[in-house]
Amino acid sequence: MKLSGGVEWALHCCVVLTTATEPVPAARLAELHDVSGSYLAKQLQALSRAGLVTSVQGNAGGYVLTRAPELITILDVVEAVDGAQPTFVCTEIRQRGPLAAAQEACTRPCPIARAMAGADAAWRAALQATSIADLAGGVDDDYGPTALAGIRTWLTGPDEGGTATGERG
Amino acid sequence: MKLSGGVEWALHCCVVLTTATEPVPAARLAELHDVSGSYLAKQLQALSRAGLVTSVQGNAGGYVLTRAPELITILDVVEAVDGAQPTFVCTEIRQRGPLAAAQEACTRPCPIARAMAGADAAWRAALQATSIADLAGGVDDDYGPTALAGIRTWLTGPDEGGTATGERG
DNA sequence: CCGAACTCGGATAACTCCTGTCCGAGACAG
DNA sequence: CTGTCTCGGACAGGAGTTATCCGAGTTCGG
Repeated sequence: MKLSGGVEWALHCCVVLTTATEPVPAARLAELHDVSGSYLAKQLQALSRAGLVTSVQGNAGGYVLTRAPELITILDVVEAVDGAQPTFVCTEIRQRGPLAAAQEACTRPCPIARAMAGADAAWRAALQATSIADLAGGVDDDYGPTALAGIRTWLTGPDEGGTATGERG
Repeated sequence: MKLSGGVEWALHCCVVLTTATEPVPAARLAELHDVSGSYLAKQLQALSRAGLVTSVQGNAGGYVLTRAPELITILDVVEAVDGAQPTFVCTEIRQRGPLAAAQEACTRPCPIARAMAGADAAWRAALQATSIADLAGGVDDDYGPTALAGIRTWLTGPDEGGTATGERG
């Protein structure tokens, strides 16, 4: 029951993208987070397929949020990256074995499936209650507006460093 | 983000065990649910390690619930089988990269981790709100008391069928 | 008291999914 | 029109889960 690791990267990228008005390449986001650019690209592709970000190709290309940050919930990102399948899938074992329940009596999910579905709904409701804008606001509350402003500046800073940056790989 | 499949089996087994007063072997539970006995044994071992059931060896051995069904929650079973690790693990990528946050400012989890932890807590709270006794009661509500009574009868029925049962595997 | 059957428990393979990487197609800028 | 940069999908490696088996321990019957 562990969430895919790429979800964290995707969420951070979405928060970062709130500060940017121009497209941001995947490589730049990977450098900012110090993670594998090749793998991060996969997560961004998932976001693109889900319609959360728009991909712009070409020289000044990259990714841009398609909607206002207040209209993108954490649930959207989670489902885009990790898939929208429910946490619990009932295999209807009550209809199997020597004492299988009659199929006519199985129009409703079994109590176990109902309880698990309720918990799943609670989880998703909590994820849907928080938007990317809320996350960005939380960063401002914790670190002050200078943090996101610095990221915005760094994103626009085009070719700073070059070989002088501390590449340790 | 899919829950381990054995969780469903374990939950059904716990509900079945509420009807039994004597130890029930894993093979009997597997036959009742028409699932792999070898694999079901692993889930029951997990329940045993978590202290939810007691294992009795020997000729009339098997598994018995250690506590009253009202005192065993779905969360207990889920954590016993699937592990108690949280759904989201923050890798602290905010402390990485060229704009890494100062470590002194990272005493609190980042907003993303906070939101995910809140959703995780909501999920676990929902799972903890339902007990095995509630599930058994739900079965009674849906199918009437004859269902669980029939299971109890079948469990006590020692060697019914033999080769005459419809074994299709 | 001894033997046998039955039970759980852990150690052992096969498989699926996630993690990580690469190269090609397409598009904007010059 | 060419070049460079970008995304997009196709390709290996590894961890975790799924499924299975056999051995250690215990109780019942003779």
